[in-house]
Amino acid sequence: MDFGGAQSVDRALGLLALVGRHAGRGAALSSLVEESGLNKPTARRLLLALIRAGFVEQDEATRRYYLGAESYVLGSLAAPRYGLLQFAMDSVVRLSRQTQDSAFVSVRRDLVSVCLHREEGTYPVRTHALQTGFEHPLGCGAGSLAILAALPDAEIEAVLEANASVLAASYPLYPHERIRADVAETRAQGYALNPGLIVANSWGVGVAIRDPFGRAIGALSIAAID
Amino acid sequence: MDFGGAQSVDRALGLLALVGRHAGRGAALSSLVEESGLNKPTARRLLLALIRAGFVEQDEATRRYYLGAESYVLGSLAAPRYGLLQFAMDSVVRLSRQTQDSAFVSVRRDLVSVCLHREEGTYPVRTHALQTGFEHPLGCGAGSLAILAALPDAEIEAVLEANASVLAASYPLYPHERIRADVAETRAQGYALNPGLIVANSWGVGVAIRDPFGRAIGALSIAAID
DNA sequence: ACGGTATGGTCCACGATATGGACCGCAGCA
DNA sequence: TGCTGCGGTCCATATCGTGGACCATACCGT
Repeated sequence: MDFGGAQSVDRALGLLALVGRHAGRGAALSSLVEESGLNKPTARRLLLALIRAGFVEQDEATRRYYLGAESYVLGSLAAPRYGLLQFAMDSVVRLSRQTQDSAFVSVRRDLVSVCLHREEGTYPVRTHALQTGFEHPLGCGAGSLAILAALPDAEIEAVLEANASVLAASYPLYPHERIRADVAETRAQGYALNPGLIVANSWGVGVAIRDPFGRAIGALSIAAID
Repeated sequence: MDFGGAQSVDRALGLLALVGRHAGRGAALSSLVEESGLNKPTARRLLLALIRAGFVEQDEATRRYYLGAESYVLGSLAAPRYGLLQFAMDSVVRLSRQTQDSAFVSVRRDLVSVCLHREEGTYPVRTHALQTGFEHPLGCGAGSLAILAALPDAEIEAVLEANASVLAASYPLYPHERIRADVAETRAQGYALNPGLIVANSWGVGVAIRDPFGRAIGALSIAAID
């Protein structure tokens, strides 16, 4: 199989995504080393490259790594292409206020959906199954399922196929059969329902967000207990 | 001189930033090759790596390169750290409406300031000196000058020093002396004024945006003719 | 004070890896 | 049908990244 070379670039970009997940509190070198599977010198070297390019910053005092200005710039430049999600952001805030539950915006990225924004609910008992930056294979979770169900059948099968090993390894509750059934149900109902599968008692409801050509680019979902 | 290795990562990230600049209409391989100074196979290989990681997408039909979903995700994850700029976005819209001129949000990135957002004015004669994604050395342009003037003196000198070669090569109208004088004037006035230096007859006014610790992270500016 | 340890950071010989000139295939055009 | 411009790919060469070993510092508990 030809991956096209540039392996260090792959690692660097993986590292960048990893720093993104830790965006809030910053990432320690050791965590990055552990989670990326790289070794320390390599991780450090790649981080230095990311810092040189402005995508990552390092706090002088704490030595922790954060996303840099260039990451923000890039996101802003990409925003026009994903602009619909901005409207979703507003909806999610309203939704959260009205229902008192937490609400989320997710976006599709290849084979997974990533949580872009979590709007905290006011209801005292809250699920924390989904947090900003978390990702799940398409079909696992309300928003993720909504996105999958909006794809053409052929693409669904391709996605399931490509995700087979991850699903088998980390999502034992989601055999292909079950996902296919969920997709059918979602299409029939018009919305996706996740009846507490990933975390017990934590339900979710999601709908897809489509671009002007009808392709699903993301989803909007809410989560609640009971 | 030790740059810490990882040169291909540097090139890849440069390429990514370059694709970002072309975000609107997409970037052709040949333009990227030309503007990056890389050769074709290398550029292509690095682009494939960026595509694998989801930072770049390629239109199947036109073969042009665009920013991908991961870029957007990253920007969203970085947003909390640069959240003040979101308020600036809103201000810029109001400002533009009220004055009928174009208004801008810029952000500092190391030695340069980058235009993050351009809010189009309604006045028929408009300057297009500054567009989304464009960057200038700190001190060149209203917003850029506002940011520079907000830095401590020692850092200003360091920035000027580091920018010396670029300034000499591409900004002949901005000798260090002139920038230092502009900084003094900006501090005295409280706002930065750019009297049509980069483009004749195109004036600009800018103010810095500071984070809670008082550090300048960006600027807000407007541009007009006459 | 002082071993023990967890963490961030660096060095450098080795060999895997990226490089880029040359090449292919395809449109569009005269 | 030959020419030009463009996107994309091949592969021998030598450059560049790799990672085990190492150092420095901070923070424990005794």
